[in-house]
Amino acid sequence: MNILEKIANELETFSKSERKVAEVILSSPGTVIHASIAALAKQANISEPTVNRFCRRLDTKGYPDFKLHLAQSLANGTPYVNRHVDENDSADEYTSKIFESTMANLELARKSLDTSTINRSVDLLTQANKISFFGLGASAVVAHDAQNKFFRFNVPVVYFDDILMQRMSAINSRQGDVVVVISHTGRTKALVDVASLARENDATVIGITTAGTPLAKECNFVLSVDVAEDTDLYMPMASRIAQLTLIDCLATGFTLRRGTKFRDNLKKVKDSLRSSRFERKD
Amino acid sequence: MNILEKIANELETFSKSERKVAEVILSSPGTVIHASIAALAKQANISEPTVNRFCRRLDTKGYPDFKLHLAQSLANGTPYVNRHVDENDSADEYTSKIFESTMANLELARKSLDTSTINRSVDLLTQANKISFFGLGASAVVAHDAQNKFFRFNVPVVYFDDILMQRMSAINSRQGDVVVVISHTGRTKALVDVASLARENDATVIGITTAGTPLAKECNFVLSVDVAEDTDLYMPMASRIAQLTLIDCLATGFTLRRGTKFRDNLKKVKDSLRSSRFERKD
DNA sequence: GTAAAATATGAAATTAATTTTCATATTTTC
DNA sequence: GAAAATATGAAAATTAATTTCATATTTTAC
Repeated sequence: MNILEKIANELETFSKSERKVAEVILSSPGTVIHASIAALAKQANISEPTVNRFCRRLDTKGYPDFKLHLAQSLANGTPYVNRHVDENDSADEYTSKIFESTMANLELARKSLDTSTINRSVDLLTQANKISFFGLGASAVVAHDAQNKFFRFNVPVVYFDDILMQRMSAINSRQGDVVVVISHTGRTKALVDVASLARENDATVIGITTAGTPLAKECNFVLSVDVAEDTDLYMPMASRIAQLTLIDCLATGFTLRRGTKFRDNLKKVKDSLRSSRFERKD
Repeated sequence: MNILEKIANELETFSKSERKVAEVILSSPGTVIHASIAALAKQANISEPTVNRFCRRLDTKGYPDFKLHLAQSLANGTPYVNRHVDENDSADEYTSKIFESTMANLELARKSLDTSTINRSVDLLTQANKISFFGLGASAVVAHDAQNKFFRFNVPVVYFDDILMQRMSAINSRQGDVVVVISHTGRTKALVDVASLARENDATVIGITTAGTPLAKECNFVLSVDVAEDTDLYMPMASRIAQLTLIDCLATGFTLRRGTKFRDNLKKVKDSLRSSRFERKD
């Protein structure tokens, strides 16, 4: 594992002084790799041996070895950790933190995804008579996006963010229909009902939700996407980005399954939009 | 440039002894990063000062600094890159590629973002009498998401994905209103018109679009988000993810600007959703 | 071809950095 | 509240890296 993530993860297990070092390192890892143990100790207001012990605790041979690991973490393309936005952050700071957290969470989500379920879901979607995407709140946005993508495939696709429409649609579903229900928490009662109704009417229900939730239990298939909780500002952030990226995977799988001719058709859809645009000069 | 490549390139310009060091390093760089200057000198059959001079010649501060660069070169094997999906990719492969491309593009987007414009936009949004988000197609999804977020702030916010509603709304806008127009291409005629109408009616127009496009020219402020073109499957993918993350930044900036009390209020909004949910057992 | 100049190299000395040891302070447990 | 466990830092010891300077090698000029 990336040593930066490791530091972020184990932050609570550190002692008071070690945490001081950890915070200095997390706040500017790029500076630390060029600092001596004395400089780092001074910056963290602790002694040099403490820095050394900190390094060893992280399973490195000592300070120079630690710097090597740190340098590798930074080069890895993933110095991304879920850093929390702070009261007094400048636009620069919170922007960086948000982008980095999003990337860190995408990495997490990727690791947690079960690609065989993705594959199975793509199977079902390509064979569906009708595809419905249901979500509420932030997940309605994901459903909206999914409709936008699948609409291009020239398959019957609907999306509702209205709970009554969703219920009516679920009740009218039948064998061969695929209903995709999206909810990060998986605990929205109304949506769990919709999933249940759809299943009673023999539709295949795919949940994009967290594993083990009430919604997950109502679904035939569950695409679970793990992200760190979005607690910062009481708004769903990383979760919906991960869900959207999953939608991209489903849509991509769909087009690949349908073969080359089908993709020519996609190009036509895109070209048809051209007349609504200003020409590019380059 | 990668220091390993640099060594390989400059091999001819080195002196006899330096070349010996270079060859040892090139043949097993992974060992070298854990070796002392003495060990490396011995392995190359030359003296320690020669190793040191070799390091300096490569524009590093000395041997330890050189090792740092070397470690980074080695780690560099897996940066997130925009890998394209291939005809015969398995679910596992295209999932990885899509997630990695998305992360690579977020990194790109972050670098291209001008945080002072974000800051200015947050200013305008916090002072707006009314906020409107307009987009079409994939950008409608982004506008939808923005509404969802800003709605929680208890400010007058609207979102339209219907071009006629957008026009009407733009015509009815006035000084003090902020209109956010979202379009990756920045070339959708209808939206450029909307931006123009809003501006004629004294609204402040913020564009989330690519710099230099017709839409960008109609806006008072442009938040430009660079991503690699989504050419794979003729669908917007990375661009909308980057735009959504930008929305997160704006929303975060908004809440920070509004202060602590305001965030308590956000928590209440979130708590109010609780009764619509199944309780968590843990 | 050879002497002078320039360059390259390494041994030893110096300097700098890291690690260990050990005494003291702080926290936890009973 | 005392004893044990743990954490911390000052100073010493060790280790590693760098500089200095003498010597060797190569290049240049005639």
